[in-house]
Amino acid sequence: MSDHGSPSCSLCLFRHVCRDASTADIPSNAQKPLQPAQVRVPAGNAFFRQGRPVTAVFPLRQGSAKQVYESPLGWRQVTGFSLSGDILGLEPNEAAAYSISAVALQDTASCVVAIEALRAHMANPAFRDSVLGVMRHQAERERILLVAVGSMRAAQRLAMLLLDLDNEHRRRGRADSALTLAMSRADIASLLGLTLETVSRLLSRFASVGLISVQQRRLRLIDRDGLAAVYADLKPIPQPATAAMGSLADTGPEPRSF
Amino acid sequence: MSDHGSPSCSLCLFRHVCRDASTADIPSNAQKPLQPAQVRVPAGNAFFRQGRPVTAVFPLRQGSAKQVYESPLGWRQVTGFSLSGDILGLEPNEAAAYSISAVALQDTASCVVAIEALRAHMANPAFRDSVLGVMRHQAERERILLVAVGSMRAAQRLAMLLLDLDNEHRRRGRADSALTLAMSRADIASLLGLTLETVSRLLSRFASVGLISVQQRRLRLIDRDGLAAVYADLKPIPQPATAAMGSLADTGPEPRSF
DNA sequence: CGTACCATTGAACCGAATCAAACGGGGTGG
DNA sequence: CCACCCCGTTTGATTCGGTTCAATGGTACG
Repeated sequence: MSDHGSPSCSLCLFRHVCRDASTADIPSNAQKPLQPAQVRVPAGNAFFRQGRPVTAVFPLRQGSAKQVYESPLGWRQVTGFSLSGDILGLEPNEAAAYSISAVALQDTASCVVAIEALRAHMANPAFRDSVLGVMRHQAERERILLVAVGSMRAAQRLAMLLLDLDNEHRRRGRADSALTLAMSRADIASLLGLTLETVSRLLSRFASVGLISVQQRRLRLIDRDGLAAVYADLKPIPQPATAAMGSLADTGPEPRSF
Repeated sequence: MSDHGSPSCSLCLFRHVCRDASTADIPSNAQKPLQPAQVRVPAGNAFFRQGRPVTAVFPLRQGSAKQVYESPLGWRQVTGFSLSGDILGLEPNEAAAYSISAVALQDTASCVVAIEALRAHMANPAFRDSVLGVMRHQAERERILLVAVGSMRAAQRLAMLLLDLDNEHRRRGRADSALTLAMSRADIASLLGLTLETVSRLLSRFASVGLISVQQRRLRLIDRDGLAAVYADLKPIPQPATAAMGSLADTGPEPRSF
């Protein structure tokens, strides 16, 4: 039932070991190809929940999801978003339980790869390396988020997210600058350690300065370099009331903290 | 040269596979015991630097260290502190390069376990599990930090750190409530996403309310439950000027964000 | 004894949170 | 088809926590 030509498969981590894979660069010790089951997870439902035993990983075929971490004291925070082609449930260090929950942001379809099958395929060195690489990349991302939340101002954090989302969007094919946010303002706020009002305000501000255009969840990046400048804190982003336009980057910012 | 009875060894991850280990519960497939070299790293110097190839891990014998992450844009942030008995340089997911730098907070002495030796011993299932467990624990810690920095107020974060430091201190033997901070206010501030002034002010405030006593880096926890209450945000901590004393916990706080 | 660094404390400012209200869009039921 | 409602979003006014700038104080070290 899995259409291997689908766009989400072309970037899938498992594409080389999946059923009837076109590429044949699998070493001699390759396992029998995966024949993943599939599931549909409606918007708002969880793929899996933090603390539950790891039973499978979920390559996202359509839709998107958020990762949510719930701390011992009950504080919840979104720790990341996943788009189609990403793998949900990959736990570093062979954890036996999911360290976070994954919740669908919209109606989604995903493959289901049993954890035993994954482990079996990990014997394949090339595949293993790519999986470990993905895990490392995720850890790196989380660390970048930590620094962002810990020592950057609100506008920077949001610019970072927008650029990141745009990158992922472009990595997945279409080169147009239009992207539709699957997540709510509250989700974005949680990820960035802000309030939803602040996120909304900043988006409006970005739009008013011509960096982007927003209408509800329809978003378009207009000035990527400008956003990058905001991210790097080169531009102080004019206040809504005072329209200070013209001077670009006056002060070398010198990273604070540490 | 390694005195196995030293206090820092008794909690060391490697104690069971280290030279002349007293406990003999090593399975049949055990490698030859470790005979780690040792190094001294003066205060302010690095054990290793982010991005450099992983050559060894460093079980801390004496002293303490901070982990520092430097983001692509040049923002630096302390991501954790390590005390004697901890292992520096354990990289999850078999990374080939250190993902952070480790810097000595004071003059330190540590073992040096070559990464090949570590890998060889990882064949021992029990040892392997304990190492992976430590890695998972570290990841968990970092996530807690992320949530703290992303959605808790300054006093909560600091209370969290103090309780954590105290826990580690007690796990290492002495039951007295006196601990000496090896890190500067700036380091603490960086870890918690604050400024050093705020950290200093909060410590004074904690002291004035009788939660702790501080004198420079000499610290003593007086009211652990009180600190825990601050951590859980049950108590709003009176402002320095207005001395509101008596009322404990009036509002159920309801975690924000998400 | 002097110097350098770290820590404390104060005053003013600013950014983001909070409280509150209005708006918009998408769905349902009349 | 339209009216209505619900939920997410936008926008405004105000408050407040934490930063920033600045000056003082303490401790260790040469």
